[in-house]
Amino acid sequence: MSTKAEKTTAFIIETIAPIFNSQGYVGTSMSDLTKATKLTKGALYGNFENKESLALASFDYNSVILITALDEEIALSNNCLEKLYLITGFYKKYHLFTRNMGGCPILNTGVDAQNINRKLAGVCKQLVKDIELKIAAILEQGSKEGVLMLPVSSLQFAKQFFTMIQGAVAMASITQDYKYLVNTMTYLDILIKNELVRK
Amino acid sequence: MSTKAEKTTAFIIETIAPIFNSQGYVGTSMSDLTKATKLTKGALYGNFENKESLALASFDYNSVILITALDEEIALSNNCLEKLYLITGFYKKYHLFTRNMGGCPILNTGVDAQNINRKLAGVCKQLVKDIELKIAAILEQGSKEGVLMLPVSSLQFAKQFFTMIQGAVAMASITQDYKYLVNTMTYLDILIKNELVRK
DNA sequence: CATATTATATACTGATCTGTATTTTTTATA
DNA sequence: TATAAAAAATACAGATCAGTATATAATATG
Repeated sequence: MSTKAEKTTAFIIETIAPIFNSQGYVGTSMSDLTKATKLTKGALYGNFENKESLALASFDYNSVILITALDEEIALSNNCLEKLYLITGFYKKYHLFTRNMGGCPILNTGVDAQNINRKLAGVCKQLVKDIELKIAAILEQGSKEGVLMLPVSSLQFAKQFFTMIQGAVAMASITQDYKYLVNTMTYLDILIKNELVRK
Repeated sequence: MSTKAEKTTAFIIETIAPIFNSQGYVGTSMSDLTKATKLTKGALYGNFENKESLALASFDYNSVILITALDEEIALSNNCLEKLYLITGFYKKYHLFTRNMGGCPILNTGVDAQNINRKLAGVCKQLVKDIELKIAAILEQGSKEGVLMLPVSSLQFAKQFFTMIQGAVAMASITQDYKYLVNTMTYLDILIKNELVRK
C-alpha cells in the first residue's frame, strides 16, 4: 500500500540525498531542497519534522544503496577469497558508483557531521562498523575453511582492510584523482594474495 | 617590525583557525569568530577582506604547523629508513597533535571545501602534493643510497604510503577511535621492514 | 602635548536562514 | 458528485547571515 504521502516522502529523499551528501548538513539549506524537489516548504515540513530528520533520512537512503551494492557484489561468489577480490573490484569503480550520490557518504558525512550533528555522526559511525563486520565475516569464514591465514583477528584485519579502502576514497576525493582507488585496490589484491592466502 | 596590526592579524588567525578547521567553512559564522576573538566585526573586516580570506589564512596557518612539525620530525635523523619510522611515529600521536587544531586540516578541509569553496579545496590539494613529495624525496634518497628497494617509483610509493596514513586519520576521526592510527602505523612499520628494506 | 593616522566599535543593510500558522488544493470516500 | 480528510502552497515570523558606512578610540609621529 504505497500511499501518495509515502511516494512523496520517497521522492523527496531520493532527490535531496545527493545534495546533503555533497554540500553537507549546514551547507544545505531548505531552499536548496525546495528548488531541487520543486516542492514548497509546506510539503517538506508536512513529510518531515525538520531539517535534521531530512538529513538523517538522506544518509540512511545512501547507506542502503551502498550496503545493498556491497552485498550484491559479495553474493556473486561463494568463495571467500573471490569475495574479497569482489570488494576491491567494487571500490576500483567506487568513483563512478558514488557519482550520483554526491560522493562517498561515509567520508562526507563522517567528516562533515563530526562536530556539527551528533545523530548524523552516530549513524555514520555505525555504518562503518557494519561494513567492517561484513568484511570480518568473510575473513572469518575463509579462516575456518582453511583458505585464508589471518595474521590477526578477523575483525582487526577487516578494520585494517577497510582503513586502506577509505584512505583511497579520501585521497581520491580530496585530490580529485581517482587513480588512488585503482592503485590502492591493486595493492590490496596483492596483499591478499601474498599475506592472506594459505599456500 | 611587528606592528600592532600584524599582531592583531596573527592573533585572529591563531584563534579562529581551529574553529574553521573543526566546524567547516559554511559551519563557521562571523559571529563565531567575534565571540572567540572577543573582537568586533569591524576589527575582523579591518584586517581581512572577507570570510573566505579568513578561512584561507586559517588553513594556511594550520598547514604551516603541520608541515613544520613533519619537517622537524624528519630532521631528527639523517637515515632514510629512520626518517620513515619517524613519520609513522608522528602519525601514531597525530590525534594529540591535531587536538588543538580542531582535527586534521587535510581531511577536514579537503572534504568540507570540496563542493563549497574552490580556492580552499585547491590549497588543500596542494598541501597533499607537498607532503607526498616530501615522502617521495626520502624514498628517492634511500633508493639512491641503496638502503631501500622500491617496487614502484618513489612518488608512487609515497602516494600509497600517505594514502594509508590518511585512511587511518579518516577512520580515527569518523569513528572517534584512535587505535586506527597506532594499528595502521604499526602495519606500515612492518611493511617498510619487510617490503622496502634491502637485505 | 597636539595632530594625523590607524585600528576598532557601533549600528545598520538586505538577504537568507529554519520553522510555523493558515489557506488553498488535491485526494479519498461515501 | 458532494463531503471529509490529507497534502501542498502561501505568507509570514524571528533569528542570523555576510558585509559596510560611519563614528569612536587607540596609536604613532612631529
